Amino acid sequence: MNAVSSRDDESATITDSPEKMIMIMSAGGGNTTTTTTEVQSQRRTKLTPSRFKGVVPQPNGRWGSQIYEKHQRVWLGTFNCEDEAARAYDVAARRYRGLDAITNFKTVSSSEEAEFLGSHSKAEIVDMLRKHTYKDELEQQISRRRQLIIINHHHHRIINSSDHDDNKLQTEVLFEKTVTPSDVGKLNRLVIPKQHAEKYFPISGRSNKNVVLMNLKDRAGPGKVWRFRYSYWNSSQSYVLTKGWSRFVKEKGLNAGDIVSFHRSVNSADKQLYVDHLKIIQAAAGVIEEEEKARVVRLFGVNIFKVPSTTNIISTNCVDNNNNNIGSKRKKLEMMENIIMTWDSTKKQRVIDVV
DNA sequence: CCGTGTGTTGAC
DNA sequence: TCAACACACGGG
Repeated sequence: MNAVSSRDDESATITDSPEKMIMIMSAGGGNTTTTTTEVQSQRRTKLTPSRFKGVVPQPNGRWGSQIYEKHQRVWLGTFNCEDEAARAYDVAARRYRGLDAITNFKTVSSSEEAEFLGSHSKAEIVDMLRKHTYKDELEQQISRRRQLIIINHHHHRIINSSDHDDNKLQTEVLFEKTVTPSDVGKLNRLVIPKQHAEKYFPISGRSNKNVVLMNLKDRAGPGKVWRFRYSYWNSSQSYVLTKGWSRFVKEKGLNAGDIVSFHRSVNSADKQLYVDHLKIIQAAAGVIEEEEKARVVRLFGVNIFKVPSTTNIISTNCVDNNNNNIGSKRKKLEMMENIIMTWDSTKKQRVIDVV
């Protein structure tokens, strides 16, 4: 009759398996005759094959998601909705087989999602899928990036604000660097990104002349001049500020993640150079305070609206075939917690991620 | 006890 | 590679 027939013998021999007993009991209540084919047909109602790739039905009406790699199945978790499971497979497929992998939905993953996938291991992605946190984490990354942009804009306003206020100091930003832990650590040096160093602080290419003394006016403090030893390290092939830098770090109280900026006077003929800095923690707090709740609410709103719409946890999208209700109460609670967590961790990671 | 997800088999 | 099927087993 079908491919299952070969297994009929087996299932017949196992007559007393508890599962079959249950099946017989439930069926026997209404029907007096309980044949093997009937048991099979009942099983078949429970296990409606999925129309989606990588999706398998579960006995309880939910849907499993799986992908194969190297002759081995990678389990991606179980889901209430068939399409939810299908999307999980899609994510895994793009991570395991590339962005152009065959998927269930055409949904062109955004460039941000592409980068997100690329920056996480397969195990991490699978973990997120199984825990149903993939969307959340993706949104978090995007949200964090937005925070960085906001801070940077704010930062530039701080730096440039005095340009408009007083005509005494007309400067332009040459470049800036978010200082690394080693920039503010015991090494007593600041690495100048090569591209900026060679563009704005060129050292004469000859071997013996790879050291120079730089005078930088303090753009924050009036009159103060910082003197740095600026050189090229052949060993690491990098441009660095050495002597004098640790004093700057100490006096300004720089921490990893803070921003150091280099400027040049616009009008004066001597093209005076300036150095400035920005404490990121304070700046971040300033953004929150300054823009008050409007900004916060809007960001919060992003999370609120985006998370539910893409996560079909709530009954809205997920009504179809299997009628099996869902413990949506608990899910909602989880989601609220997730949102709060998202916001919380955003606030903290913002600082960390600047590095 | 229930549901998950693994063991396994056989198609493609 | 992939999914159908059965059920061992681990968490609640």
